Parts: sequence; structure tokens; C-alpha cells
Amino acid sequence: MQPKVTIYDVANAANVSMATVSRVMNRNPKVKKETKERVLKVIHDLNYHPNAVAQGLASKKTTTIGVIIPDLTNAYFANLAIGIDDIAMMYNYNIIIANSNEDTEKENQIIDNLLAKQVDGIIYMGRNQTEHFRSATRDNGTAVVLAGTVDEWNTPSVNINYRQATYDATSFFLKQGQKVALVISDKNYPINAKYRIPGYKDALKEYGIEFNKKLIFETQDNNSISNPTFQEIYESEASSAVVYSDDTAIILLNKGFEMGRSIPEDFQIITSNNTVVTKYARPTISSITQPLYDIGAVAMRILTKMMNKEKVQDSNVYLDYDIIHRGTTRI
Amino acid sequence: MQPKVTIYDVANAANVSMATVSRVMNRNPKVKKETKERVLKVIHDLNYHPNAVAQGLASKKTTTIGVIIPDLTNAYFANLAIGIDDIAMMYNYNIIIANSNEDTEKENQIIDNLLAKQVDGIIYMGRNQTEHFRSATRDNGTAVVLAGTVDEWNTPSVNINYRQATYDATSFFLKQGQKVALVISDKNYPINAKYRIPGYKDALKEYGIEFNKKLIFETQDNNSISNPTFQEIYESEASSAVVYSDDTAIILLNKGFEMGRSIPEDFQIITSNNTVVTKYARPTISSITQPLYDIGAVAMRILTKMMNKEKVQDSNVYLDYDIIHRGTTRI
DNA sequence: CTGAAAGCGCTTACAG
DNA sequence: CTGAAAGCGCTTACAG
Repeated sequence: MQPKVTIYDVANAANVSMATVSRVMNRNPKVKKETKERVLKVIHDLNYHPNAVAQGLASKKTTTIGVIIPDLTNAYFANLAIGIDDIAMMYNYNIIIANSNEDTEKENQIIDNLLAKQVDGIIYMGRNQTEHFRSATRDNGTAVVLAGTVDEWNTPSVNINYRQATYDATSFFLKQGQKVALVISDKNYPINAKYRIPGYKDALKEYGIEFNKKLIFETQDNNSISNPTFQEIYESEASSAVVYSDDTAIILLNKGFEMGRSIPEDFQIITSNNTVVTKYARPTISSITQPLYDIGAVAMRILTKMMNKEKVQDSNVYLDYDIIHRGTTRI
Repeated sequence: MQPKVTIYDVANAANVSMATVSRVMNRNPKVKKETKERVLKVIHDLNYHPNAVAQGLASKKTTTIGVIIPDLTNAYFANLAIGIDDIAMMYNYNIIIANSNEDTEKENQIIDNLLAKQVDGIIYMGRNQTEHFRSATRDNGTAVVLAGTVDEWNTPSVNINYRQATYDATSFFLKQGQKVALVISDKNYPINAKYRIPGYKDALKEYGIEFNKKLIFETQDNNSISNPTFQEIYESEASSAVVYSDDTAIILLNKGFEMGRSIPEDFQIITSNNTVVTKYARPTISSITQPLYDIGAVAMRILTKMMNKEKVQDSNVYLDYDIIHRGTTRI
């Protein structure tokens, strides 16, 4: 274990003040070329690495951001996280990631931790920021961006337009004269209440079909094949389903086979996230395609701007989506 | 944006010195009860939260650890990460997570970042620590634990005994008189070179069968169904396969159907990680079962001990595994 | 172009 | 049981 070399050691060895070393490190242009080179050589020879904690205390910037994620094992969020991490690294930030499980108490604890650690900003994914989260970040003036997440307060965010996407998927089935089930986690989640359900209703209206609330199914994020909801879907009058999550969709698909249904012959499915399981399933699952990596990447990019106090012109970004037809739809 | 309240503000309002406030915060027992209560009330009234960056600089402990993960979207590693995060939170640590992509340059950059941020320890997952990683952590005296990862230097680690598990899976097939393929990412990875291949050979030896290197297949982590390796497996003399990754196994399964094979009737598969895709597949995939969450959790627990300079008696831990037979094996 | 000095917000001997 | 003071390793006006 070698002794840590500090800025003082460099200053001594280079015969300059620590201020000058600091200037060199921070690429301050007004350092004489020779001085700079001498310092740089000493930095290299001594293998000096600045202590980011001390930098953080002195500069009040930690180049660390917090990322709150509902579930690291959920492919949807994991893909966003990769986009976040890549861009963060590109801009020289590190991410403190915390798995929230969408648990209010845990989220509150997480936000306290993150603020104590003086993160420069936070990317939030999940259901809804807690009251405490909102007030604490506001009081601290901490920048927050939502990724793959919407809320009722117009917080800067990056998403696809779920309302339009749900409309498109529903319309695809209605055009064929199918009865369409909408499968969501919970109708009270903002993303469902404000986007998916309205998009579904838009399509029904377009096709002059009356809304039947019995065709909205809530899984409560319980993707076990024993969840009775899956059976209920097939026992309903629906002949097709628009599903909010790929894991849910593959369970639904398998449940269909278990119940002796033919897919896509007598039941069709469009899922939402185009994660890898859609390609693993047999038949492969038709899906809305989202630029998952980009959602994370753009969210991080917006956050960097906010942390720099730059103007962010459009803070609620909707990226492009599409629908890819595979084996669970009939064209 | 409210003014930050510091330890000085608390000290003033409570009419004590900041040292006393610090003692109260740190649960130092030798503070008079009344003083303590007065300070506690002020802390609460002022909504004081200590600045962890300043604490980190003064105490030389950041209560932050680094986690290097090859791929956040890989269910195997994501499950370990959840175990790590949970135990970290329990012990009041936060994790800086960095996606390495198993890229040497990126890992080097990551380790520099983590050390600059003065992390108290690091959990490494992946192929192999880089030279730079090893020397930098050694020079810094930073504790390192491997999770789901082995190396040649006896670094503290948590795993299952892959050699024994591979032996068991291979033996299961040999007992039936099958020819067994071993499907791995790359035979030079330590986990394959030191565990899986020897375990496979152990089983062959046990059954008096000569090793045939043509039955070792390397996917190079390329899990696209167009990877020619998958087809080669079915064109070989193998009638069964022990596969290192669940994603690989499901692709192999699907490739089998594409090639007109019946599984498990004329080809059998055992995979390694029992992640959720094994249950999504049809037929469901037989698997070695690993306590993924626990691997991460125990690794984090060991790291906390090392960071506290406690004795760690057994620093290369092997947790229990089992084999669960599902639809891709015949019993 | 460079240095001396204050300050970031804490912890931790040391002294009493 | 409590306080004064030094120190953690930097950044950043300020002065020259």
C-alpha cells in the first residue's frame, strides 16, 4: 500500500504552488507552457491522481449522479441504465445506482443517501416520485430527469409517446374487427392513467366501439403463470391483447398454449418493449419498438445540461417508436 | 432552494461546539443525555443532514463501493447486483455501478474513476481483472471481492463450484450413454479453463470416455441465432449439451427446432444459471440452480468485513447449487 | 502567469 | 462530558 500522493507533493517536487498544480490539472489556459510541462511531468512521475472527494468538497460538484431504478433484473430498465451509464461516462460522471423495488420507504431512504452524497443530479425511473423525494430535491435544488417514466408535474423526462403507441397497437387489432384487451400493471400508475388507457380509448372511439372496462386487465406486476389474471384474459371476450411488458407478454403467450389456444390464429398479442425475450419466445412476439438505450442516453444528456445550468429547450422528450410484427400477430 | 444547514448552524442553535454535534451524529456515547437531546432536537428542527462528502474527506471513508459489471442487461449479473445492492444498503453503503462490457480500456478507466472517488471497496464481476486494475487496487490498498467470477490470484470470491456442477451435469448425460457437448463462451476465460472444462473432463474420465475437443464449443458470447456455432453443435455427434448461459441455451433450443430436432427426445440441454428465461422457454429448460442473489449478497458481506479490517476466515466461498430438471432433459 | 490564503464541512486527537 | 484546533485534499477569488 503506497503512500497517497497529494497536490502538495506535486507542488513541492515541481517547485510551484499547489494553486498552479490545480490549474494544470483543470486545464486552466493561463499557465506558462514550461511550468505546465514541468508540472505535468511530475504528475506523471509521481503517478498523481486527484482526490475526487476533496475536489467535490471544494468545488461543490461531485461528478456523480444518482440513478433510481425499480428493478435491475427488468430488461426494460436495465437497457435504459446502459444508455445512462454510457453517456454519464462520456461526460465524466459516475452513477450511484439504487434498486428501489418501487417501495416508498426505500425510495425515501435512497433519496436521503443520494443527497447526503451530494450528487449533482438524479435520474428517476419508476412509478412515481414520493412526496419526500419531490420536496427534498426541490429544497436542494437538485436536477431530476425521468427516464421511461412520466409524472403529473411535468418533470423533465424522456419517453416514447405511450398514448400514441397504444393507440396504434389497439387500432391494428380493431381494424381486423378484434376485441382488444389492454393489459397493464396498475391503472393508477401515471403511465397507464395518462397514456396507455387514454390511447386505448382513443382507438376505440376512432372505431366507434364502446369502452368496456372489463377488457382492462391489471397484473399488479405479478408475472407468475399462476396469476389468475392471465387465465381471465383468455376467458374474456378479447381476441387480442396489447400488453405493457414483455415478461407479461411471454407469460400470457405460454398461458395461451396451456389453455389450448392457438396464437396468433385465435388470439393475438402486441407487447411494448421489444426486449430480447420477444425474440426468444416461440412464436416470436410482435412488439412496439422503443429506443431503450437512447431513452437512457438522452435523459442523461438532458441532465448534464441541467447540471450546467444550460437552457433545455424541450424538457419532455418523446423519441420515435414503431411496431414490429412477428409471430403473435396476423398481418 | 433552501440554504444548506451545516454542523456549525446546529452547533450555534444548540449552544454547543461542532465537535459535540459531531459526537451526537456519530452516536458517541459520552455525551450528556440533556445535551444530546437538545442537539437532536435542533438537528430535527433545522432538518440537518450531514454532508457525506465532507465526512468522507475527514474520515477517509466514503461508504461508497464500486461495482464493475460486464453487462447490466445480463440477467445473471443483474441478479447478483441486486444482492449486492441490498446488503450494501443494509450496511449503509452506496454502490457506484459501472458497465464494463468486459472491455479492457473501459475497465481501466473505470478503476481510475472509482479510486479517484475513494471508494472503500470494489466488487468485480467479469472475465478477468486487468493488470492495471490489479496494481492500482493493490497500491491503494483497496479491498476487492469477486462475485460470480474467479481468477488465478486467489482474490476473495463468491461462486458455486463450477467444476463440480459441470461434472454433475455432464455425468447426468453420460449415465444415459449420451455424447455431451460443452458450450462455453471462450475456453481461455478462467471460469472455463479452471472449472468448467476440468469438470467436464472429470466426468468423461469417470465414465471412461476419451476427451474429444471437437465437443467443446465456444460462442464468444455471441448469442445471435445466426452464430454458426449453434448449428455446428447439432451437426456434431453430440446428443446433449451443458451450456454456460441461459441466453445461449434458449437460442440453442430454438435453433434445434429450426433444424427439425426434437428436444428432449433427440437432444437434451442443461443450462447454468436458472434465470427467468429458463421458465419462459417451451419446453422449459433444465438448469443448474445457483443462489444468484446470495452470491452477490455474500460477496458484499465479505467486502464489508474486509473494509472493517476484520478477519475473513474463508475468503473463497462456494455456495450450494443444484440441478433442476425441466423440459429439456429426460429423466 | 503565479502564489498566499481562505474556505468547502466534516472528524479526531488533545486538553481540560 | 465538552471545546479549541488541526487537518482531510482540494478550488477559487484576490493580489501582485
